[in-house]
Amino acid sequence: MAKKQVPSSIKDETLVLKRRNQMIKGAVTLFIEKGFHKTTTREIAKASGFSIGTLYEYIRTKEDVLFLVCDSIYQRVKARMETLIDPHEPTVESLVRAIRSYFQLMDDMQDEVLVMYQEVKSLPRDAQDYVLQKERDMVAMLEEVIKNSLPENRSQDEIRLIANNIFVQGQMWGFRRWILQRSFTLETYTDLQVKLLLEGVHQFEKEKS
Amino acid sequence: MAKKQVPSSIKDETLVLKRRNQMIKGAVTLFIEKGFHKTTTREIAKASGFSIGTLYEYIRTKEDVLFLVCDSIYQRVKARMETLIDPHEPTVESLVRAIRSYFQLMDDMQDEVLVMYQEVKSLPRDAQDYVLQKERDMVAMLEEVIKNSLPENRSQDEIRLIANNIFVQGQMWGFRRWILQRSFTLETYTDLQVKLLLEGVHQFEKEKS
Amino acid sequence: MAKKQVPSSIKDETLVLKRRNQMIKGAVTLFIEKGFHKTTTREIAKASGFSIGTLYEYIRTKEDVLFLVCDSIYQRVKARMETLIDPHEPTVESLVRAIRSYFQLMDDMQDEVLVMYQEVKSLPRDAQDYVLQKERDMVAMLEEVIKNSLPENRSQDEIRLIANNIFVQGQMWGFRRWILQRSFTLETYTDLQVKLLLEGVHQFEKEKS
Amino acid sequence: MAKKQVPSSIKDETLVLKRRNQMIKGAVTLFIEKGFHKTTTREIAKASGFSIGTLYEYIRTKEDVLFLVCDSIYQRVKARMETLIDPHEPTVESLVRAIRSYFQLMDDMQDEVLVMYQEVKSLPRDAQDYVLQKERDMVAMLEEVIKNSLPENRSQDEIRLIANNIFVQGQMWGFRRWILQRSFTLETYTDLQVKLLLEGVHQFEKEKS
DNA sequence: AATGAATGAGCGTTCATTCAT
DNA sequence: GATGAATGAACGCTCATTCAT
Repeated sequence: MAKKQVPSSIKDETLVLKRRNQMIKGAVTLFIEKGFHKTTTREIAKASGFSIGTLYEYIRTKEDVLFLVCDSIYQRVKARMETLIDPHEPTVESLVRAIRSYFQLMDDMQDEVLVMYQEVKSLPRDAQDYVLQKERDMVAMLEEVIKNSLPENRSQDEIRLIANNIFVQGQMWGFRRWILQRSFTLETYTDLQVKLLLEGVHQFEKEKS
Repeated sequence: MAKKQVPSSIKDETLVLKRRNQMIKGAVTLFIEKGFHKTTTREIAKASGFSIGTLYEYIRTKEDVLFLVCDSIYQRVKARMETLIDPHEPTVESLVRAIRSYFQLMDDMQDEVLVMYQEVKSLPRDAQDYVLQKERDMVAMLEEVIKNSLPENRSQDEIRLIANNIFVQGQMWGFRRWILQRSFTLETYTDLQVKLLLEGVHQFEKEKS
Repeated sequence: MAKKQVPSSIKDETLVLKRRNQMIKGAVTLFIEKGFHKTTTREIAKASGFSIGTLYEYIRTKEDVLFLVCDSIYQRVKARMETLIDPHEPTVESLVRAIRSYFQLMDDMQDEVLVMYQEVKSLPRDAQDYVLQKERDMVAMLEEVIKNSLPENRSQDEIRLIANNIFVQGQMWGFRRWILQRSFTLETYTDLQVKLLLEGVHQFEKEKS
Repeated sequence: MAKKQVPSSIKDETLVLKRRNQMIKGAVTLFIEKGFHKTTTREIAKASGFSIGTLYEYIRTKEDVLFLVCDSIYQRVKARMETLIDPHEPTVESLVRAIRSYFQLMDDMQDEVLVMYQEVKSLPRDAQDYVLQKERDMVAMLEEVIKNSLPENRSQDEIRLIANNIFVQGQMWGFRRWILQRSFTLETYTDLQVKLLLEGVHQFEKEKS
């Protein structure tokens, strides 16, 4: 899918980029704080450091702001995810390291991820598809790591499911924080998830016998 | 936490129950379709089969409708979860059966669970707490099943995390449907999750060695 | 002007009277507290001790309640004013006594008089006329007292103006209470007003000379 | 008491002033005609010559309009009252002249004064206090005139009461117009009030004897 | 005669968007 | 390119009034 474009009436592209970054920075805080629907365009403009009129020079609708925000979050997540893949060391250890880094990333970006989860459905259909694709891309990255790290007798489906599980477990650290972060630190959470992933729950029984 | 009450100006309590059920039924469809914020109170009234004035005889604010909807969903989920617990057979098989039933339930109530996920944050603070508690209750139910089904050398934390994993894996079948339901049926999804849960990913390697 | 009628669908006239008295009693308190417009018919019904449906058996519109209240206040005021006229003693002393009694009456009915002042304009035209006539009647009563108490060389106009002055001075004790009742008690207020009425402000100068 | 502020979201202060004047002009007519409660914000906007959206750029609530109207009336009254004080001629004649001017002013502003009398109670508490203070200020101005115009053997209380009487007599020319303006012209009303004020009603008796 | 559930016109207010300057 | 005053459709909610029971 080609990059979805948000048109602007301003010609100078570097200016567009600069203004939109201001905008995203201002908006993301507001969305985290009060959600997309309860944030007004005036507030976004103010938090971005320019007037409501200027805001509308760089976007067409309020939904564009949401899209820009979501896109920016995904881009940042994806960029960091790319660093955590280590293609030269296809061992279980490198998978574990990738999981650790990914969970750390999800911890760092808890608020952003939460916003995305709760607000994507406010995006217009095409933007939702675009965002969905981004997510698929990221899961695919995890799939790649898994495929390289585990013995080859895994089915495509199994790898996909493991990737999805890891992906969601990272996110749930953020969006179920009120439940999980009572019982775990990021470290104990990570350790235990890794252990469960590798060994399953049957292991002990077998070891016992 | 005591049951949160939504006051009504109508005295006949059975009527209140009846009308609220109409309301919930109408509202849930709308919320699924277009989200809470884009649904108007007039639409809710119409979908419920009465006038806007009548709607407001049974609630105080639009948020009350959301709360009623969320509460109703949780109640239905919880009621069905209670049936899937089998205290007489504390074996791994009974855990597996519970997971199957729970995933089936999440499949049946995909839309409702999705709505809840995306709209709880629109609830007022106290209602959010109430709903969060309900969720904790349900996770606790899963913890109970797990504790009874597995050998006793599990730590409290481990059990809690497994419960949370299962809980979220059930939900993700619904809210990641666009990704998962491309590759899996409910049955293959369940089978694979159960296998991963029980055996982990290391198993094969060990078996190989 | 004939007595304005408020129709009721109830036949039993003594019941109508009884219910309306309940209604007036309840409504007047509410009107004093929060004004006519901010009082709802439901509140009136509740304060009257019956249901909203019953309320509407005894009146046609909310304005009818206001009229009933105003009429009742005027009737009570008029009834008490009739007792303060002493036709047998046409002296200045009897005028002074009448003023004292009237000011006392206005003190007793401060709240009611205030309500009337602020809400008559919410009455329909014909009811306003009716109430205005009541007021004219009461001024006429004062005029009568004055005419009988003062030497005969007073013009009709002078008597009318004095009557109006006394009338308004009584009312202003209530509706300017936040200003007057800081500086005066009812007694000092009355004494001073009587003195000013009788002597004017020139007196002293003349006495000095 | 500091000047109560009504905030506006418009930055250009001269524009705020201009728009608010349009608003006050439009609203005062409507309030005179049908009262504050029966006037809708849309009517106010229309009468002011702008849209409902624009109206709300210059006020926060409908009550703000009422406050602006009341404040404007008081300001105009006060401004004119300041011109009628003649500090260089502390004689009875200057008091009489002040009364004449004040009654003339009350005649000119009958409708406005009537509105204020009937609607202040719809103002929020703090605005009521503010308006009450304005009234005290104006009474104080009359007190000043009286103190300077009469011999010095007047008590503070006596002066205050005379000031209040004059103040209310001016207002009653407007709010009792349906009664008074049948019998008097402004001139005959003024002459007679002045005569009563100066001489009292006893005078004649004494003169007779 | 009494009830109270139902109605819907109409209110005050908000806010995304536009466009003249 | 930037501004912010202006717009009005649309919202959540109220409440006087009706009428079946």
